[in-house]
Amino acid sequence: MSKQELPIIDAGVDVAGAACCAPLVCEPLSESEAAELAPLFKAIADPVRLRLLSLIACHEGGEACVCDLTVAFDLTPPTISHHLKVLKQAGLIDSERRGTWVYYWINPSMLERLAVVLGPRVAATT
Amino acid sequence: MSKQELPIIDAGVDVAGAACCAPLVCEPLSESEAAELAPLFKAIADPVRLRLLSLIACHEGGEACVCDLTVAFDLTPPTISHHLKVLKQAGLIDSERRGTWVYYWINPSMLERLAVVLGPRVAATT
DNA sequence: TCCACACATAGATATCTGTCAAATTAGAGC
DNA sequence: GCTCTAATTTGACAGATATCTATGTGTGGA
Repeated sequence: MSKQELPIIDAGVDVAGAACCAPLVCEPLSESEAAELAPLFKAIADPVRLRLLSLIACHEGGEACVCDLTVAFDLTPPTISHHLKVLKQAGLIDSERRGTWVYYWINPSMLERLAVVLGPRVAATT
Repeated sequence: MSKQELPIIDAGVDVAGAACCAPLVCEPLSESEAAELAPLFKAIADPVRLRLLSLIACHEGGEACVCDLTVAFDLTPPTISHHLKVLKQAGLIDSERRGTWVYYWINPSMLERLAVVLGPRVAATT
């Protein structure tokens, strides 16, 4: 399951780590960058998966077992399982079996990567 | 076409404008928040639309006419038109006809909103 | 060994989505 | 008015996706 090593998209961030602007807005996304980012956005472009991601991230200890998640939805366990698989294949979450239960936790770097593409600066203008 | 006034999702940003963390990671997304965000992410969850957004944002003057965009893809005008419509209905871009041509520009606040949900802080840890 | 429980996979199905060709609308210039 | 060009709308269709039921796979306890 090493989905980790996607070539990080540089764009729009200088050496100091200070961002000039959202890469998306800085210079046109290449075809390959777009092809690589789209599946990530697609993975979170679903209300159930957005909530799953959020539930997992906010759960005590930064991880949650499937049973914790299933009860939060009006969906059957296989459906939840399906959505978790989609998130995992995108690299947004990871999992491990511990005894009877399977635990999931998020991969923050992937989330951050998406955030940076859209706009790396803090919402300071409010 | 007033798609503007979606109730901004507060979450995770204190009064000073400094963000404590990504709302998604701060506290569980409500069902309605998720239902509202998912279509936005869905709109950008396509390689063509990602590039369209980027091309528009980066184009001189911050706007581009459809003819500028169409030539950048191996797709027919109706297909480009379809994708632009999806982006516009999501509120991510707006448009105006000026003479023969139709110009599109992005709505930065919508992009920022998505960025904030995923992670409001700058990618400082690199 | 056997059963109960947690979760995943497989298969089926209805719906959504991306694409194109054809037809339509809207301006500009003659 | 007529015609050319720009862009959108419509209709059709193949492929993807979300969901369910039924079945399979691990794990722990009696």
